[in-house]
Amino acid sequence: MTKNCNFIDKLREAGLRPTKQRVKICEILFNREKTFHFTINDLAKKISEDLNEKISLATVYNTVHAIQKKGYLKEIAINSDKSYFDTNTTAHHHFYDEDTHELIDCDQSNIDSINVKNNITGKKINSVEVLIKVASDNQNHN
Amino acid sequence: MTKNCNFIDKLREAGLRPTKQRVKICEILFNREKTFHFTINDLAKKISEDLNEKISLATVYNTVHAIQKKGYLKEIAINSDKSYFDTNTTAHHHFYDEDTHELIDCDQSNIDSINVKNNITGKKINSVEVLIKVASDNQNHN
DNA sequence: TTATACATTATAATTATTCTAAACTATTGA
DNA sequence: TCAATAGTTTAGAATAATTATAATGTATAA
Repeated sequence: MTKNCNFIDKLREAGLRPTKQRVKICEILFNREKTFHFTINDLAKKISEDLNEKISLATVYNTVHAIQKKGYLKEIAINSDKSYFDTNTTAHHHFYDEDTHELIDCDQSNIDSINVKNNITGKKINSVEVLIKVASDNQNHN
Repeated sequence: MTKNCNFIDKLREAGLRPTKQRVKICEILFNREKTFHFTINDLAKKISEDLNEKISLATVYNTVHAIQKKGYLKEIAINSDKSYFDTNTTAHHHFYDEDTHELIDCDQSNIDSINVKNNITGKKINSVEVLIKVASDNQNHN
């Protein structure tokens, strides 16, 4: 889902009815220069800051999952306690800052292409992603 | 924590009192040939199968976290809905079978060493891990 | 426009995990 | 050996993230 576009049409193309809640959420997610890494809670907070009318938490969940299923959002696993989503759906890796709990994109070009020599037999590879955990030099981390 | 050893001494060395619950959990986790990938729930189920007396769920959490803090278990992020732990604490990668939700070790030698060309300034890299998501060839996965 | 299928909502339910406070046990040292 | 104490276990309550429910509302097709 590209930025600065008509989300009513984009949603319809994706087979999702363009309700005002969905349009608003798309504007928040995709009308931006940089990739947005967020938890549902981050997004819900942003909605209530930006918006006069409120969107129910259930709708935020429903909408994010609907958009994700259509392939316009990617879920990323870092911790086990929260779901992170990423508006950048292209193949790319991540830095995870253990000090700030922030997720930062790591471009494909920053890491040479990864070759899995032996795959599990009978299975196909859906994705290969690298997570680089970083922390401040002067702190202790496990 | 090596296998086929006296866990009473091992626990004591790690600064953990060797209670019978901890010893039993160590036996289940470390008296095995192959790496064990598990969620707390998997482990709790295994305990209640193997054991006459039961161990409280809180104790399973406490013990796993205590052992993990001492560096004998590694936590792995895949989904956001559950915590997976790994008895293999050496640097290595993983396959994640999206059909069975199973985690499989991927040896370092199966992937050429990964060079992060540009790191975040002022941060040091704590770990670089690859997660390869696989699924049956004849099924749809996003 | 109206029927219908899909969405939204508040709230309840669920699940994984952590907290609490009382009962218990390993260890220390007299 | 035996109490003191510091650390541990436990059941059950509390919390947090997420999902289900069922009633109300809305977009769309006929």
